[in-house]
Amino acid sequence: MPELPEVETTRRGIAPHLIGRRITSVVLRRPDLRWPIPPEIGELLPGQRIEDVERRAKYLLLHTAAGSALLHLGMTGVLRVLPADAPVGKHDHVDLGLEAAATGARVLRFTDARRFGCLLWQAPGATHELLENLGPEPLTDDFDGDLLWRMSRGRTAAVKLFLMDNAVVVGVGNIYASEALFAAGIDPRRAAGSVSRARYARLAAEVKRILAWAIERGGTTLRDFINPDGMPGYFVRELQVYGREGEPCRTCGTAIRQVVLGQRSTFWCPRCQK
DNA sequence: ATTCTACCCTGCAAGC
DNA sequence: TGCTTGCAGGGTAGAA
Repeated sequence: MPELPEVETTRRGIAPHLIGRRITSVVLRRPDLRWPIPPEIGELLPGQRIEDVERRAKYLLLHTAAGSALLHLGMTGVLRVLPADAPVGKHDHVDLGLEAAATGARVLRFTDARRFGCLLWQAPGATHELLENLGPEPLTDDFDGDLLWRMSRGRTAAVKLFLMDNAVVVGVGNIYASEALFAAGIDPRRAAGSVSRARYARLAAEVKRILAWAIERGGTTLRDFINPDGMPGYFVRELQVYGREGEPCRTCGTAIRQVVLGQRSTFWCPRCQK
């Protein structure tokens, strides 16, 4: 489900409801997510005030003085701020009760049909091991074409898989990898080590442009993604190649093709991308 | 070190 | 209508 723009959209949606607010209760209905939810979350979070809501890669961190809740949405995870008495659905695995404000009692609810997401605990001052060994954020100056070029030397894997490697750069998932490679005119099957420095400069610029634009549009909704207000993202209208196999390229009219790389569907224009 | 495969789980759409 | 199959914005573990 969510790539960086969808997670950032989620962060922006929930943060105003959470920052400065105290957590009153923790309900763990199904702790068996990707990894078991550590029980101490239920003991340590109640009474804590949420100081900040941070995104790192596709993870969200709810920071408190006692430690931080580390959340990942997996493929189908959704976070919403709801009235405390909102009916509980089959896949509503976690509720964090929030102290009442002018809008009444609320809960932050984590819903995840496939349970590929996780809720873990990070001790104060520590960095969770899942956050170690992550590459730079794509929307910062730490990420650029030279980084891609340097890291790709000698690598034989397809450039699309290289771009989706979280040790290279974080947040670029299956949709935006195809989109960025189309925008940069690079064949996704090409060996990462065979792409020139100049073309990586173009690719890095297109990654930044597309992710920033997608955040503005509230992310991409294919089927599951909704933001914390229950609304879909509208970037799907802007997709140039993803999901468009057999349809004409919006640039040259050639039929978009599909291939599987690393067990993920990949879309590209055989004329525009070399 | 890098690369490749299998796997985690549920829901939905397409095909028969 | 019902069954089967394949596919889905994620990432890790373990093997080669």
